[in-house]
Amino acid sequence: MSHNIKEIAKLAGVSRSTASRVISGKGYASPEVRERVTAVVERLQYKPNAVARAMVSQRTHNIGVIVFRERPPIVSHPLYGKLIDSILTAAEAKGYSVFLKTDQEMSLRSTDYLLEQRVDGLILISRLRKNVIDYVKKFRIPYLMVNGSTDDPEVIHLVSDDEAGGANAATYLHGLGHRRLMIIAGPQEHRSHNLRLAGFKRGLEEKGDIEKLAVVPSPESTFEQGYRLMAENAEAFAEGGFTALFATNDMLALGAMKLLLERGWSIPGQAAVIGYDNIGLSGMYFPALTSVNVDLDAMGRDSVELLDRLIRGEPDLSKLNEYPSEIVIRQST
Amino acid sequence: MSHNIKEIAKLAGVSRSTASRVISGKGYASPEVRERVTAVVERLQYKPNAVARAMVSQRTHNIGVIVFRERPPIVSHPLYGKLIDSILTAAEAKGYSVFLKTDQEMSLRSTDYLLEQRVDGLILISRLRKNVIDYVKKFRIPYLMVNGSTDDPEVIHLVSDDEAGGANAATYLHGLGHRRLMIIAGPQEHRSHNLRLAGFKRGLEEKGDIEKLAVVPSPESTFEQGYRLMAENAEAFAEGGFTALFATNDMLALGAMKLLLERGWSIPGQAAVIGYDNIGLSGMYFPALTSVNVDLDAMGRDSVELLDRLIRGEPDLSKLNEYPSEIVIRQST
DNA sequence: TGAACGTGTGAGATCGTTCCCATACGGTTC
DNA sequence: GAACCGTATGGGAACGATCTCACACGTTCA
Repeated sequence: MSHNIKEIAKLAGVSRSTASRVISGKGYASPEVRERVTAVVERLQYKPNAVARAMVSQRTHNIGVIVFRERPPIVSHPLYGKLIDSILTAAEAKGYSVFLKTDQEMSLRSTDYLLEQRVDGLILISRLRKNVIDYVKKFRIPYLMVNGSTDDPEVIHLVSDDEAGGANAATYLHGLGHRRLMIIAGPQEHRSHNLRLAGFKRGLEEKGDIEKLAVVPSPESTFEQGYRLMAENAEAFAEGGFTALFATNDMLALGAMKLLLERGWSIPGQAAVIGYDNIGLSGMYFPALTSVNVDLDAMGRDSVELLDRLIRGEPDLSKLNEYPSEIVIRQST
Repeated sequence: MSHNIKEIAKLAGVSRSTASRVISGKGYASPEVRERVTAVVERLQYKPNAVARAMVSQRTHNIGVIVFRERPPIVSHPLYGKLIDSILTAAEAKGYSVFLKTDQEMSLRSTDYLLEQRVDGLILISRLRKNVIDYVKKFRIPYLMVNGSTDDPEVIHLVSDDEAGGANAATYLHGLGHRRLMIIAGPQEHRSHNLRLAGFKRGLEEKGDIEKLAVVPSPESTFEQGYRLMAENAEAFAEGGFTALFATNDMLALGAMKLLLERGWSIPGQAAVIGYDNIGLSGMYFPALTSVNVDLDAMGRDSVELLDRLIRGEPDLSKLNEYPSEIVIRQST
């Protein structure tokens, strides 16, 4: 059962104040008293009540993580899962416990919950509407955004350098000799898909000798959508003499690749494929997918680091934190 | 900033008690007063302090979820990610917030943290040592175990019916005409791998006309391990005239399958492959992997449901909750 | 007329800690 | 021997809510 410090104090024959001093480790206490108190603590397996502590210290040492996404998978999404793994590890190391929430309706409910819990800070993941940011701002709670987009220069956010990554992919494919390329471009209202496409185009334009470029827009960024779109465009791909395919994320790339494989195409022989995100799955596929890596480990780690600084009131934190995107070359190119 | 109920009361011209009655919605309050108070609450965007509430009510409405695993991926593991997604959704619906913790050292630290937070209950995921269970027991906190093993009949736990699933897989392969089979068997100290193997063997024995059966033990249950073991046993597989491969989880199966594909084997033509877990990846692979499904959605949902009942003090909850394992037939068989 | 009841409100204690302050004691220092 | 120090301890208020109880009013009914 749960004891309280009063019982501990009584059994150790001291006052609450003294017991508190021993247990929290600050303030005077003689060796004998210290010993007596710790013995009782040990014997009763006493756990100090963090709720009461938070009450007086006005700090909970908890942070909230909210993932905004329309549909599951949420935590089981390969990208967010990895990010959350990294956040949890970093939070643990800094002494924070994490409330994890998902929000499918882009509502303020999860946020409200966490505000009521008086978390010390908030990490907002993925795309979220402006109203959420405005709302959070009002409460003057430390917060930051990971993998989302905003035009608000005040908001601390962490993103991968998608434009450069897209350009890298283009340069790489061009270097392999590809001059006829098709792009499957995920939802353009998403910052990352938008920039990856723009970067890829820029990379190609800088080369100048591209023979053919087709952009297939995709309203979603799922495996199924990649598969479907490739099915619809397989003939055009063959007839147009395309030799390479870039998709703005791995799911789309894998879906497209699976269709090509089912139709008997050899990859990378007849078509090279490159994706983006470098999700775990990509390395396991056959052929393993070449992909632009996003450093989710660093992003997770740094988001906790930055939030902690914010909580501790450090000034002048960098608002925009971009992470380099490097190509991981595998079997599909 | 954060206001408190005293300020609200003052601004509304009532006492704390009355404000509390209006805000929490229980107890008498005249329409005018009710109106005045809610207006102030609205204007100041007042959020009741859950910490203080927990203090007096002795209930936090928080639950703790701990995933015990030696190594990452943890949340990003396809199995646990899905389970956690399901738990989060169910918890939200029941008004619980979730503390998510991972524990790589099979230690008591995460547990201690959550006990200090005075969570209402605990969901323990994956394999955990006996000492953890014994420890948790001492604190008389509602808890249950998902996807772990225990010989303690007192512990409420939720698992998939791995023995039956293994047998199903065997029956299914036998039905397709396979008489020479190889098994890649993951760590036998894991309940699930152990039972899947046992079930599979039983399934075959019941048929009686098996010509050849080889069991390749695997110390780990990773993709890389499956790949490596298949590399070591590819010749034996060919020479032995094996026609089917069963692995005790999808990761092993996919690793093995990838090696076979790289060596030019046709699947399912020359070798049928079947895995276990039905992780998202399996359906996306080419050829898509036939796999025994584990109903993680139901397990997540029910774990919250059961924990909630436990918290509310309902008696006579079923200790052992087994979930049926059904085969999802795809391209690899 | 007054007892009983329904409605509405506020004062005070309480939950489990921490922290400020008062106090006490033995030893230096002037 | 008075003043001061460092060490050691305990009393009481505070954190922000809820909850029990007391009380005050107006209505109804015997």
